[in-house]
Amino acid sequence: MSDAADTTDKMTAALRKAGIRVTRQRIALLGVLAEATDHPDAIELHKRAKEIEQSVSLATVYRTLTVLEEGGVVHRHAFDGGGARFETTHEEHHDHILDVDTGEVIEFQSDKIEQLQDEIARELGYEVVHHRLELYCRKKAAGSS
Amino acid sequence: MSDAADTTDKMTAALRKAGIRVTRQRIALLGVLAEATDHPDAIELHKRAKEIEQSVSLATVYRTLTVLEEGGVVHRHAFDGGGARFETTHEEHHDHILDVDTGEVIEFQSDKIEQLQDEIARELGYEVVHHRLELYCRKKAAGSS
DNA sequence: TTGGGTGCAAATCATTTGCAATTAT
DNA sequence: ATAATTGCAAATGATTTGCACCCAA
Repeated sequence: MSDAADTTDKMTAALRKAGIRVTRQRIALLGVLAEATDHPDAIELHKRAKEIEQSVSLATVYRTLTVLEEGGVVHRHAFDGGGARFETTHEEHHDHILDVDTGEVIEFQSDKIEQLQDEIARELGYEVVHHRLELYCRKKAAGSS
Repeated sequence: MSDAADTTDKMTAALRKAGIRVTRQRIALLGVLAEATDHPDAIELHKRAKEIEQSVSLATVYRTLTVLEEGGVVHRHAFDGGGARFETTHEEHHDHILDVDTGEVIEFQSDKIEQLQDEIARELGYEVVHHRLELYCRKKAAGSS
């Protein structure tokens, strides 16, 4: 199991990966990002980071998120409504289901869909640089057909 | 072929469908929307509408787009970067390819992908209310494999 | 006539940026 | 030492809204 020291090491590694200085504010934000499983927006990340390091400003949260994104450490999502939401980059690529009632985010992955996307683009003379697939869903009623 | 009178009739019909009054400004905006094939944003629609009816304000463009959307007359898209872009609602549902170099929008449709989306959602206990699929693409070089 | 619609300017919201002070290296 | 980073406040950019006047039904 990883203790506080290990975690800080990871943060530091991620920051060095992004080629930027290790500051108190950035450590706090990275800690929050690492723990988050709910794709929070900048305001929420700021709120959580301040609990760890009171001196973090919202401007720094935005600035850091931008460099972390450029460094491939986090992914930025622009779901319907509200501002951008973030998640740490992990293993495999995935798309998202958004519960329209609760706002909850579920990740999923479909090789078949990815293949079909490439096929469609190819037939039209294009190649896919990146894509965006979001399913806005509602939980099925227990007894519904 | 449809003449000016026919076109105005269509506009009026669309406005009545949305349950709102027929004004000079709305006729102008609808005319612009009907002619557009490039998914313009509000600023661009405003610019074009002013050429027909100088008195249209940007605020009215936004207000009208909102009611037209609620009335099912237009669709609003939030592609990456910049503001919302609009298109008149037409026949079949479709998704979009966006040329990352030119900003051009190409429409496509894939029953297979739609089916897969429904399957995936169902397996997770959800049903798709609506979705969003955008392929950000680049034109394939002529001689590339 | 009269309530919906309009232009204008001011207000929001999310995000960015200028600048002087701070701090990691 | 010194260039990167920060907080703060002001600036942006897209979109919305309050309000007094206007016009479609």
